[in-house]
Amino acid sequence: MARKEKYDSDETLGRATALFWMQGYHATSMKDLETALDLGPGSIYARFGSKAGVFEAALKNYAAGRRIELERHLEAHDTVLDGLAAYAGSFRNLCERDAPSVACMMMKSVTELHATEPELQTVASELLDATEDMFTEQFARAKSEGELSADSDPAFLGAWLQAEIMGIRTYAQKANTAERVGQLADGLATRVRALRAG
Amino acid sequence: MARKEKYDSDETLGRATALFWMQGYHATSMKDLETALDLGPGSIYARFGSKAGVFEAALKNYAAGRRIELERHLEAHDTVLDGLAAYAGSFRNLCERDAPSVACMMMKSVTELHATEPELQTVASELLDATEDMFTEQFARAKSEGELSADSDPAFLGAWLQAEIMGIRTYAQKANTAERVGQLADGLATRVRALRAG
DNA sequence: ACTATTTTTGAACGATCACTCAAATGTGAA
DNA sequence: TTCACATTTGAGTGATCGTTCAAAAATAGT
Repeated sequence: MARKEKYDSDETLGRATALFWMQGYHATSMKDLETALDLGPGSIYARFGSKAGVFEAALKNYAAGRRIELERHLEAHDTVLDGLAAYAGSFRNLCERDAPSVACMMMKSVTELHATEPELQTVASELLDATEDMFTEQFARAKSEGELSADSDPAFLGAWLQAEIMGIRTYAQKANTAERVGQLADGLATRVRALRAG
Repeated sequence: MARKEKYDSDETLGRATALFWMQGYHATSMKDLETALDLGPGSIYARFGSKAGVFEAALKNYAAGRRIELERHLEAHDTVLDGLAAYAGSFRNLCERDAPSVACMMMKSVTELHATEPELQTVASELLDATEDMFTEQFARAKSEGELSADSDPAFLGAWLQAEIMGIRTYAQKANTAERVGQLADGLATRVRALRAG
């Protein structure tokens, strides 16, 4: 029927994600993408439509990865707060990881693209909102299970946790000492556990 | 002797700062700068040497502004912790300000330029470190004055405060509700005050 | 082998990029 | 008025930007 695609679509998207995550939107050129994906411009445009299209797909791919990461931490612990605290504490070794960037890609996008690429910025904002909603849902579950006191506000706690993580990841990008980042992440994990009622 | 400069140097630098703060480094072109500063490319290169030179000057100009802002809050309050808490609380109305960007310019630079412009990223990192050092010095002063307990760690608290502010400012860039940002800033101010010994 | 369909290839487009430089312009001392 | 000099002007540099598209290549059913 038709010619086969040169590469697996997931790996292609993964490489685009790594590139955009590392360099950001504006600093990444189509030529960069062509060499990283080992694909001609025509192939890329056939699949994604535009540079912005590649970026949007990469951003959603990134967000899906973070969602899975959170779910894994939640499943690995018996209570909601323990799971969230473990997730928070997992940023302890942020500087030692060999990820494309220390900072979160959604975060980087939201700050980089606010003035210049409003549509893409909106995509990033909505993905961050979805992540915050996951936190909020978990806090709500903790509340209904009695782990969190009855007067606590899950929506506020969701926003708070997201802001805390954003702070640590941005601080880590400054990269003076990995040790300090570890202290900050441990401190956050402790504060999450300290929310426990009684 | 010589021809006068077309504009006051401070205002020129201020306009460059606003532009880079808003759009970031890569998304701002020399043409953008030329029209914003109402100056030909030759004039800009004569003063700053390169686009990176303009950016570096703008970044340092921005950092100086933030330093003054902090000092003002400290002078306006009787104790160190009250001053720092007021500074933290001042981000309450972050979304209502008409600044070039909600997020901090040093923060944006540190994440945007990590992979592509290492020298400029280092400049931004060092300016952030200098800001953190200001926090640390104030916490140390609070400790020596007995406002902070003897077992507290000023260096950790400095890092912590900077990370907290980074978190709130990045969260605010997502811009879903100004009210939530206010709650987060108030919460941080409260936590700073709660550090008070006894 | 032929055909229909999908994908890749890569040269080429106009626009814009950061940057240069010789000439013009303004300035104050002599 | 003249002159030395700092500053501005703006056309022009080659390189790279995002994007297009016609032609070539690869596949699977007939």
